Amino acid sequence: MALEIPEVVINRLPIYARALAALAEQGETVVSSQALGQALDVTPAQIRKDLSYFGRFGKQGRGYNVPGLLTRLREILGLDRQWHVCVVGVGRLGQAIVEYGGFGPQGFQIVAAFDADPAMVGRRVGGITVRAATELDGFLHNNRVDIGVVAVPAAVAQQVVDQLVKAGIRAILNYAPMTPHVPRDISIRHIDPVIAMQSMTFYIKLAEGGGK
Amino acid sequence: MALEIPEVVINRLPIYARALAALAEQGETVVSSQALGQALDVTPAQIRKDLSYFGRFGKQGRGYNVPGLLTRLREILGLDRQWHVCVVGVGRLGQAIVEYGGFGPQGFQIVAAFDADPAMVGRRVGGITVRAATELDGFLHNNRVDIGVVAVPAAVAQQVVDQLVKAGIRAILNYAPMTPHVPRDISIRHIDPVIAMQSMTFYIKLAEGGGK
DNA sequence: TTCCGTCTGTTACGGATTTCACAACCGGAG
DNA sequence: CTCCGGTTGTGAAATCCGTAACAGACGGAA
Repeated sequence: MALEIPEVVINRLPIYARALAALAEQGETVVSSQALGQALDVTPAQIRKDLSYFGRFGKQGRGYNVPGLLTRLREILGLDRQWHVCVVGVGRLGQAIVEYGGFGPQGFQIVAAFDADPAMVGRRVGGITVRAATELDGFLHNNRVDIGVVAVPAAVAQQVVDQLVKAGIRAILNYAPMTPHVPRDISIRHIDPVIAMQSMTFYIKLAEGGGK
Repeated sequence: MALEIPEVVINRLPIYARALAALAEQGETVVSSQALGQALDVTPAQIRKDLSYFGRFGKQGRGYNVPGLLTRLREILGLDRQWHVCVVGVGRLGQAIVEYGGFGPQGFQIVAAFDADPAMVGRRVGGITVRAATELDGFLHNNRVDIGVVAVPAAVAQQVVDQLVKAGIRAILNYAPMTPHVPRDISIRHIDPVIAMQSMTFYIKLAEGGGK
């Protein structure tokens, strides 16, 4: 019904999909919003409401068909396709990303990696050959790349992001410790363990005695 | 004033602090909420409102004193202290975490790493010696550890989290691709690049033509 | 067939968060 | 000393989001 689906809802769908995949793995064929909510620490009402943005997937009195709902969620999110990812920056962090085996099985194929360091160019990392940063533009124009992963120092991250955006990339996963500026129609997500820790310390401190 | 500060506000403070640190680095001594908002893509009103939960830090007509506000934010968040972190799971991901140089300079000191694999135990990674998983409980009881980083397979993550919580840890940074259950008074943050990508694909697909 | 327990989809409500708008304030110029 | 452009802090309004509650539907039991 609604063409305006809140972003918070979209962000929860992959979590639901992952939980459903785990249930399917265990051979479960049916799950209620209550059971799913219990596993994920969200209220059943929230799950039902979120799903209702996209259609009616459940059966009253029964619950949801696990493989069926999983398939629909994967369609909605586009997880039934293969996505092409490139990694910019093949330092320690970039290498870990390229070598990480968790993307491929989920349909995210790393098709290229770039680095500005000449000593890095030409080396094979995780099965692909590192290209020169100067080849980035050309590569993006000659190959479909859906998502750019930014793993460069903060000082050059904005420049890399601009380059990716100008080349037509629509989604960016940013590992650099800064907040790059992107046009409104580009998706960006930030992976920043330090920032995550820095918000938790507030609560540790609070629990330790509130006082300063 | 308020003893009930929204969590979203707390989560934004480290971002503000980081931006202020960058400004201080450049020698800026004063910044307005407008200028800061422009750099971070948030509204000036939001910044002012967020800061107002903690006091009055600005001067009308001038803005905020950069080093002064930075110091206050770091106090509020507890970033003026040294925090002790342990890493559980020293596979590829855990190794990358232990070797990552970004935690130390921000006051997060990795004091121990644990792994269940006997082949891993005793090896030195990033300057520390990997301990056996069986030593985890003992270590946590004999040493102050503030934050636990979980980098184990999803199948055993809940078990590790439970162990950390039982030993008195108050904050967890979870890299495992699942959602562990924790008591309400424990902070937990999730680092999951796959989930992040999976919400962006929805928008890529949307932009590609809306239709399925 | 009818009844009953269960569970969805949805609407209405309430709370939380963001944005708006403006009075109060600051410091410098004249 | 007074005026003025610029900026904060903040209550009020608007928006967004989550929760509650219930009508309607389903499947099995009798």
